[in-house]
Formats: sequence, C-alpha cells, structure tokens
Amino acid sequence: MYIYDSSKKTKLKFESIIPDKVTMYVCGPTVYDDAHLGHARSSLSFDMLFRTLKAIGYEVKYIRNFTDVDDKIIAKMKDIGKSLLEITEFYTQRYLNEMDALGVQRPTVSPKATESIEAMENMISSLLKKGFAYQISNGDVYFNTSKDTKYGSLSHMVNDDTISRIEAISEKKNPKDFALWKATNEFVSFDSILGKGRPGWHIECSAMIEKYTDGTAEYSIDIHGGGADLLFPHHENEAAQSRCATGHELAKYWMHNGFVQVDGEKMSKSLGNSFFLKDALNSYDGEVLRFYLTSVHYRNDFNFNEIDLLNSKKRLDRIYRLKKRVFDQTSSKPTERFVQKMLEAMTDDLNISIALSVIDSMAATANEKLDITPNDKNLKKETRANIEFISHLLGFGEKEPFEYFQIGIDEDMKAKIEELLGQRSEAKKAKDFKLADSFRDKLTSMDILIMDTANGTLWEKLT
RNA sequence: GGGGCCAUCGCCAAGUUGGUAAGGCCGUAGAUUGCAAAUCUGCUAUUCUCCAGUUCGAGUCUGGAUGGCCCCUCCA
Repeated sequence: MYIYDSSKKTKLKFESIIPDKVTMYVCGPTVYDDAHLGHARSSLSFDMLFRTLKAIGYEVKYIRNFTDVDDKIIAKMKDIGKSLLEITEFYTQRYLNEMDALGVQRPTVSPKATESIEAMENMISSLLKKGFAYQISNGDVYFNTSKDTKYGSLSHMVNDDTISRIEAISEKKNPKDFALWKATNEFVSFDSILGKGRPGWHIECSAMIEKYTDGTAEYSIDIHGGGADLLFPHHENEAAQSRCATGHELAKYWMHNGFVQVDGEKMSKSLGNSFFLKDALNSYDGEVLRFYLTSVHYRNDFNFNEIDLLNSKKRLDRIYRLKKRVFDQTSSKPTERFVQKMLEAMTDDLNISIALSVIDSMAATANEKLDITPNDKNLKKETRANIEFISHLLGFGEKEPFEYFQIGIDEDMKAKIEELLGQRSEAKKAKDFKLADSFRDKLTSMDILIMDTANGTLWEKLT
C-alpha cells in the first residue's frame, strides 16, 4: 500500500505501526445541518481506503466522530428553539441514512464528543500541568502554540503572524493560540475540574483518539484523515495538543481529500450555495452518486455537474449490463489477474482511475467471450465473481441488475411497459415492423430503452 | 498581505523515482440486428496553458508568465 502523506507531501510506502492492524481516524461532521456533497466525498474517500485496507488483509479499526457540541449547534438551538440532543440526534440519523444510501460502510467506532468530555478534561488538565496551556481571566483555557516547537510542521504554515485576518483576542499570548475550553454557563455546559464550560473544537478529536485507541511509544494511530480544509488549523492544532499531552505524535500518516465545487463554484456555508446530499439523492440513485463522486482521485478537486454525472453513469451501466448477462449463475472465483490488477491500482494511493480502466477491460473481455459462447457456465460464474469482487472492493454493482435499470419505475408504469412490449412483439411476429417501431417510439418517449436479445426483449430506464 | 495546490484530446480523467501520452463519454467506420439498442472490433492528442533553462532525452525537474482553486474565519 502506498499513501500520499499530506504532511510530508509525498507518496510513502504504508507500514502499519502494528503488523496487520490499522487504526484510522477521520474527522466526521458537526451535526447541526444536513450533509452536503463535501461530506459525501470525504466519507466516500475514506470508505475506499477502509475497504482497500481490509481487502489486502489488514484488520482495520476505523473511527469517525460526530461533533455534537459546538457553537454552531448552540446557534441553531437559539434559532429554532430545540434542545441540543434533539438537533444532534436528528442530523446524526440523517447523516447515517444518507451515507448508507451512498453505500458507505459504517466505521468500526463512531464516538460522540459529548460522551468524551472527561477524556477532554484530562487532556486539558495535563496540558495545563505541563505548561502548554494557560487560563485567561474569564476562565477560558488556551493552548500556547509558542510552547510547541513543532507547531506548524504538519501544515507548513509559517509561524509568523504579522498579518492575519483573525482579530486577536487580547489575552491570547500568540495569535494562533486556540481555545481548549470555553468557560460558560450558557445553554450548554458541563461540570468539570476546569469549572463549568464546554470544550473547544480541536480537543475532541485528540481526546477521543486517546480514549478509543491504544497507541504506541511513537504514534497514537496510523492514519488521520479529513477534508483538505482541515489541515490548518484543525489538524495542526490536534497534532500539537496531542504531542504535548502524550509525548508522542498523533498519526503516522495524514490524508486529506480535495474539495467539491458545484458547476465550477466553491460550495460553502458562508456563500449559501451548499449542495445538500439529500437533494442530490432525490434526483439520483445513491450508487450513481457514489460512482460519480469516487470516479475522480480523492486528492483532486471535484467539480460536480449533471452532465459529467450522466456520463459517468454510463460506465456503471456497463457493469450492470454485464451482470445481467451472467445473472443466472452463482459466482465461482474471480480472475486472479483481475484481482491483482485491481488491488495494485487501489493500493497505489487509491488510484481509482486505473481501477476503473481495469474494470472496463475486464468487462470488454467478458462481453467478447460471452458473445461467442453465451452459455459458458464457467465463464459466467467467473465473471459474476469478478463483479462481486468489484462490489466488495469499491461498493459498485451490488444491486440486482434488473432492478438497477428499473429504479424509479412503479408498478403501473411497469405494467404499461410490459403491455407495449407485448404489442410490439406481436407486431414483430406479424412482420409489421412499422407498427412494431411505433410501439418502440412510444417507449422511447417514456424514457425506456429496449434491446432485443436471444432471451427476449429487455428494457432499461434511461438517465 | 502570507502559505499551498492545479493546468493533459470536444468533455471527464490516469500518468512516484525524467525515456518517448491509460481509460471512459462523444464522434466515426465495420461486425451483429427486420431496423434499432446492447455487445465486440478499428480509427480519433508527434502532443501535455505559454516562455526560457537543465538533460542524449521533460507532461514529468528548475525559473518566469497567464488562468483556476484551497488555507490563513465556521467549513469535508
């Protein structure tokens, strides 16, 4: 396995801290609003990593948190007059449902920040004790970035703060110092050894990583991931507080996925042009979205638009058409060379482009052979096994093929289609091709594509 | 103002250690078909935004220009 480490800015051979075991932590969502395409991409990127690591034999512990206490959630509470729990439970469930629709496998552990306050207190206390943190007059606790000699080494942000867009809080010792604990009694607060208050954002990940993993003398976990925007300051801060509190580095490898733009424009909360996943799922099948969103390498920027989505769907369709051809057989063993090439691609920093081209070439070969010997059982079994391998590794092609091409068709519509097909076939029998074609035209206008095969006429819903 | 990333065929998109441009869509010719669709086969970038340099050799390295994006503010 090779992984691009965004801290070292180079592709590295992956060597897990403990042989055959991997611990990966990915920053999950703050549950105060619906998930957008960016959340989907991040989740999908690390789902691919999770699946690939498992496929090559690692025992993987995958942790993805839910930030369920935060200023934005509190703002929402004030806004809509609901409790913290009502809001966070609602959006957590929504998030999980939508990720399920995308075929994202559930992480091994999904901790919530509010369930780990004690772990955060302990880490903050330890930082105070060791002199890496300080308390200001209102009771807030800040991390002192100037005490960490390695601060900035992760993101390579120069530790020179002469110009910054952030308005300095007067009592902060350095502009980049960040809040570990906010002393407050307002709305949401926890009793702690630091007094009443709530944690800052960065501390939760560090504390939960310590709580849910064992770590070694050198590192807490193997891989830490998240969106590219989290590299600074979020991950830099996590790395700093962790190393100062525990005496070892937080993660051996850092991975960041690229941004999603919509029709060439940045999607952001402040611009108000977030493309919600729920809206996308309303228009397109989850698997079609999954295929499209993962078809570009995870580190590149992704420009979401409908034309590209529809084009990428055609590639997915091919997998399902092949699956239709081998529908009547159970699977045997996948082709060795195919498996090997697929794994070779995915273990090269998740090179999905190569993996997809390997699939295309497998499909072309299988189709060619099936054209010659349509009833070759062994060939069908092997092809089916290949498709199941794709499903397993990449999460594509899991559906029953006939259902895949009939998504969005209700019973009435189906009956209507069957009726028209019947009429067409009778016209064909009578050699009245003009009449037969008129039925086909009718189906085409209903967005139904038909194809005559040796086993009768098949149909597919277009788009 | 500071830091970083990217720029490959009409469109999407691979291409660590420099060695002579994957794949998909579209288009096109053919096989197949009553005609289609599906499927298969052939063709489709002497060239990688531009300029200069290093080199026997550069899409890949260096410098510069242009364009796009990200971070430094909540953000995946």
